[in-house]
Amino acid sequence: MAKGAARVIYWFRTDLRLHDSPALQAALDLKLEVLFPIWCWDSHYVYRARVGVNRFQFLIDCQNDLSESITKLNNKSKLFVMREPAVTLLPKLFKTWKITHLVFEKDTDAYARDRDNQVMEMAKQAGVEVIVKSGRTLWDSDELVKANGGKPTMSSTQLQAAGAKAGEIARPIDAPKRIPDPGDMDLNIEQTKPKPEPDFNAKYRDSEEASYSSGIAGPKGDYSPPTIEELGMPAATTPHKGGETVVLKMLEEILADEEYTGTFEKPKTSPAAFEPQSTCLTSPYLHFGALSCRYFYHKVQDIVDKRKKEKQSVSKMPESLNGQLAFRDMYFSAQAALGWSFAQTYNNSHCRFIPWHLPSKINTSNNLITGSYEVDDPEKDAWLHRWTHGTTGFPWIDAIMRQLRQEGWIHHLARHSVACFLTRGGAYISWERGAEVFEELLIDHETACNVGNWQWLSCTAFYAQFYRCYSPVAFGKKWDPEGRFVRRYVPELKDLPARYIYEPHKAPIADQKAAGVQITGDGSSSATSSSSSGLKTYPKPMFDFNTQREICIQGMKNAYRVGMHGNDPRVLDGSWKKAFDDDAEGPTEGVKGGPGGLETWDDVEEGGEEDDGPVDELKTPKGKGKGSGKGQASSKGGKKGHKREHSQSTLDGAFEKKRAKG
DNA sequence: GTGAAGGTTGGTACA
DNA sequence: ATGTACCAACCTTCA
Repeated sequence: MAKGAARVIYWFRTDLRLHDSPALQAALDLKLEVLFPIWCWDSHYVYRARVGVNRFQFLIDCQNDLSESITKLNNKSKLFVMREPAVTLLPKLFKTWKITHLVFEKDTDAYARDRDNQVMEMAKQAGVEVIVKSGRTLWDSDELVKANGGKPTMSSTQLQAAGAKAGEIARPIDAPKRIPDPGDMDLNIEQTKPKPEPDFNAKYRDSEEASYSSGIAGPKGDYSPPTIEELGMPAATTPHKGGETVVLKMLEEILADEEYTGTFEKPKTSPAAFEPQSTCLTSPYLHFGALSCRYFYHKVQDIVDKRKKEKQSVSKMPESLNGQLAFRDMYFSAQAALGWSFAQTYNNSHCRFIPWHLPSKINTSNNLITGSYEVDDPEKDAWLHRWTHGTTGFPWIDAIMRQLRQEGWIHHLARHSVACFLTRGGAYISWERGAEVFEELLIDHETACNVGNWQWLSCTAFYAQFYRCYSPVAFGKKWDPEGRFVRRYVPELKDLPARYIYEPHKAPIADQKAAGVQITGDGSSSATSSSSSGLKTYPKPMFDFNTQREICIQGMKNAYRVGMHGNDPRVLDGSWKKAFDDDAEGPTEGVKGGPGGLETWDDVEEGGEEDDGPVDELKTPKGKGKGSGKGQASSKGGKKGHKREHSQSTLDGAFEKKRAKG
């Protein structure tokens, strides 16, 4: 080996691919002595992020696939999966492996930024040069923010304008033809085990989690990707399989159909289609970086350009395939600008404040949501549970939620349906509750996109037409009048006549009997269990939709009129209640509340583990706008039954009018 | 400043 | 079957 040659760690994260990786290319462009391709098993992922079994399995698929691809290029190398978080492991590796360079792809997620900043500081101290390249989005998200005047991109217009300023989308880079040898992998360093608290993933496990218990090299001592058993989880149920080679083959088939690719219009694809679905299902691969979005973009654009030249029809942004990628970039750069606050209402300058039911608890020492919530009304908590488990009594909603739980992927419009239903168009429950459930169950969960879409659908940011409301009956009917989708995912209804399939409680008893199902109860007993009559059961609707829809629209109108955002001083300190009529929807009763949407607040409520912040092995991020939350304990109100004086009022007029009218 | 048009993908009634 | 007007009314963008 040449003297002075580089000893490089390539740190794989959400870029589990060889094709079109600017960061990997930068590493290979160095005058290399050794290249260590590694993955650090982050405790954030194991414990703090909500990762259900299907996404874990998809990640493991991607790791195995990449590892095999690396080995094909060099049989001494692979993806070395190391059982320790990066922030404790990397400094040790810098020394032991005599590392000169650390290379990785840029990640603008709030958590990843904190982690990477810490790693970069440690690298600096160790004299290790760090190379970071953007490759996760079409444009560098920070560049888009700059081009947008330092502000988050909140509309597709802003995104397009910022994108035009930021310049051309980089052309894809070929996969490497060779990978250098790794160095000596016989490690003699002590493993630092992260603390498992808080452990949001505990409830998804059926046996003990053992991610760190077999040492850094894992149970076989060979740094191979973990198995789902090692994570203490039951077998995955998703039919979708991760991996770069899988998605490149999928994509080849999609692109071979130039008409589909060139004329794709998202709103015209059916949310009720299954086997096969109506869209290309590339999102989970984009999330893990098994597919490069820029590669995807240019492959599509080449076809679009070709069709244009041949005077064939093409679809345009934002409905087109590349329009979907543009939305992804919009959400990423909105998140890049707002940081931690992007993923919550509290302290978020761009998220409208609405007094939803089941609001997030707030840690006022860092202004972040804790991951738990307040039950302002037990009935709403029961609704949330029924929504989460697909037992709302609305077959369209339940079919979608069951497909989500089983397969980890649902169509975009299906997401619209259930998100609208949970928030502004049905249960009036905080979008943050829904986002948490999606985070657990989606294999394509991407914080920026998930949070952005929940804000969109709940009309708290990005979108405001709350009077456009999805019906859990009509919307399904429009796409699937026969109810094939419902019959597939809610099998207890599979023999019901089509005219009752979206509203089974309206079926006469004779029809229910003939279909072998009884519409009864609240879904608390297992939906597929037999009732005493020997029939299967399916629950009655958990509320009257039209009534709830009216309540929600009134609530939204009211909240819009009040016009607060998440960083409003009144939201921060709990005095937001003064601005709402006691009869307004949500936990609004009384004069004083807690921070965020909390109805009540005890100063000691947020003690304990969760005060460590969202990143257990990192320093707690400093919140902005501090000082507003403290000192409220003495004035905590939540006095039930208090009726406001008329001073608060601009709303009252509107309310009276509506009441008189209605 | 103002008003009109547009906004990734609603529902319903009626021609 | 498909297209259109209307529902009641939000925000951003742009002339």
